[in-house]
Amino acid sequence: MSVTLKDVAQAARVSVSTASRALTGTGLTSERTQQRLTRIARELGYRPNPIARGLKTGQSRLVALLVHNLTNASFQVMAEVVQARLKALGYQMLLCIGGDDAQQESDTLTTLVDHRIDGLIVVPTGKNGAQLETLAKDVPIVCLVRRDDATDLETVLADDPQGAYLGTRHLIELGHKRIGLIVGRRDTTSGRERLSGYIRALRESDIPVDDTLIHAGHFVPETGATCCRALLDLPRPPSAIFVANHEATLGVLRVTAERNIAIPNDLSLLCYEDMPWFEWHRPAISIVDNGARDLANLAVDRLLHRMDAKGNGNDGVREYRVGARLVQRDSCRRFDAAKSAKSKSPPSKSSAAKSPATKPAKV
Amino acid sequence: MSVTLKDVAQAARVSVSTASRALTGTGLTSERTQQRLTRIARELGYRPNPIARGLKTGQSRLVALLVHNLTNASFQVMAEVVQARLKALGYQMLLCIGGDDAQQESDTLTTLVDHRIDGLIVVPTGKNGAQLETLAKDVPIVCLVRRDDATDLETVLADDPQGAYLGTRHLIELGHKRIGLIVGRRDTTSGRERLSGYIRALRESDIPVDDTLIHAGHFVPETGATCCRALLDLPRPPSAIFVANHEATLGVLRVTAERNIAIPNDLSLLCYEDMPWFEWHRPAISIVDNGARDLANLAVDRLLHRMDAKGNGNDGVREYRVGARLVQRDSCRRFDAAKSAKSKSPPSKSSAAKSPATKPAKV
DNA sequence: CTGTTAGCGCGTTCAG
DNA sequence: CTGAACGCGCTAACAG
Repeated sequence: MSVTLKDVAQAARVSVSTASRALTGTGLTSERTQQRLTRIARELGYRPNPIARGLKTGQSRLVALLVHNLTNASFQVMAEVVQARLKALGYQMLLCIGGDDAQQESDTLTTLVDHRIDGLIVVPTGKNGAQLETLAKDVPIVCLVRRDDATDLETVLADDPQGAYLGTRHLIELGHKRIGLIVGRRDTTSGRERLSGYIRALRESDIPVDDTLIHAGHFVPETGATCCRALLDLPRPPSAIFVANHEATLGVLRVTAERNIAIPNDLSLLCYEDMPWFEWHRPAISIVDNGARDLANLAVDRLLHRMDAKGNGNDGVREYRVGARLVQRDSCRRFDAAKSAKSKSPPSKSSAAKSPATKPAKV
Repeated sequence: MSVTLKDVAQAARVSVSTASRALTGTGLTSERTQQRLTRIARELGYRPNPIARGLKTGQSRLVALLVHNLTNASFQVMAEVVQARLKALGYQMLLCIGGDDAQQESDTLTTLVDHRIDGLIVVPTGKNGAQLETLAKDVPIVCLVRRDDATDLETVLADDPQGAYLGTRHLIELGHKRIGLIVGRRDTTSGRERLSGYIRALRESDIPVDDTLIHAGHFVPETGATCCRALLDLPRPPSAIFVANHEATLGVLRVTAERNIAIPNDLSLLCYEDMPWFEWHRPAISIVDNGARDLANLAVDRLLHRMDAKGNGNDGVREYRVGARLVQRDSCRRFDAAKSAKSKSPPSKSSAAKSPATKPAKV
């Protein structure tokens, strides 16, 4: 079926071992035979069999990426980045989808080590710490986006405290004082950290933290809708909403559209984690960019580092942070407290309907 | 490091082959030893090594999915579906991203066969037909979404002629007569087929085909913007636009937003291929659903079929179609030609701005 | 029904 | 510098 090392060796009238040495470039062969073998291998269209090689070396040239889903925009770019980087290095990516489920994660992990993966980048659920810790003895692991608190694994995180702080401060600087926050569950790293950044920014500006403005929920669009309604129905609704729960964004947008709330005129909206259509949306949605691309790149870097250092890598830093960035687009605007004070009630349909262009047409 | 078959055999005081037979369940062992071996294998935590097994059997329990990207919503759900289905059957998915590039596709294909994948589902670029044809001799292949005309491979396609027909007819039934079409490049199957469906629907209703209403372009958002502007700037602009080029949708939405064109009041909009946020968007965007989920499922079914039939499968049907469905949401509305005839000029900003709610708030 | 033997394709000793 | 031999873990012939 396919040409093997033996074929090459025979054609070159040398032994398989010589052929092996020459082609793997161990430098333990004469320059001449080396070149000769490479040439004839190419002529024959020889391709080493990774399976056979793996059986011998214990490696597979396979690296796994385990994420929760492909709906989340960050996971999409991470998958693309990891795949691209690895391919360039001769690795293939095994993409696994764990659904943020402990059982699925556990199952997946065991079959992955079965396949003798050379490395693993995982967004942990946080519920299989022991297993991860065990696996880490056999294969280099890098945690991404979330930390598994039960482990001591190398971890690449977004700088969520900073990101939430930057975003909140931005809104404050625009004059907002009542800033609604829709954030992730408190039992996730990101949920906690983004909340803390929000609070820090508020404190720094001596704005009292109003618990009724803070909603933590599951990572689904419905959360956004529910929380957004709750926020808008407040006696004193916020003038800005910071959606720091990425998945909730859709729900928020729906509710604001349904209620004909003009963004940013009636309400400023700041979201977390970019999506391709955010900048195509009108108004283009301002975001705090968590740096998915850089997170993925760094995770790959760290993984490769550990794969090179094979085993003796229990040194050095263990946790990395990729800074967040504020990307200002058109969904946040200056809030004039005095001016809008006239309307006590939540933004009425009529007022929303009356506000025409959120910005002048560009074309 | 990990417990091997030998370990199990020793513990059970049998030969490796007996152990192998018992555990693989060939039925060539006594009931007793079978159960005994299974038990002690479990106790020892034995996990078969797929690499070693693969070297022997020539299989890898690896199935590859090669798509163009993960930005396209259809590819996302396909990846999720394929991964889930395969995992349930003990296979791992190798996800590769080819970027719709001939060279990348070619490279990827060769490294995939190197890894002795047991099967391949590929969205072909159409430029590596010969290579695909060759590979197909060694490994079961199913083409998805696009056909590679240079090959005779089993192919699972969306019913694009039907989908475009359904969509166009829907708009016609709503009273639209000038229907703009933004569609994919003519050198792709989907591009051609969707165009044909559009034309058929028009013909059927005796509506003349106006070439100025038809725009074919590359699969990028910019295409949508450009084409949408061209359409709107026509002396007699369309009353509805059918965006049958999925990637172009973003561009169209931007332009309509920029020009403050109220959907569906000023313009009906129908898109192709669903995205999660379409139904969260306000107005919720009506679509022609290409059935990405079912396409993926069918592709997996067919692939598994061929993998079972190993080699002797040059029989039976070679091409499948997954029917399209019209999903009516809120972006299309009845067009009253007489009433709107008063405004000859393209929808003006003022008129757009005046139209408030696209539909009554639900909440 | 079971043990023995022989590779799968490759890397890696160990002698020349 | 090169060839011969061995084994990675497992399955599949062949005997018993």
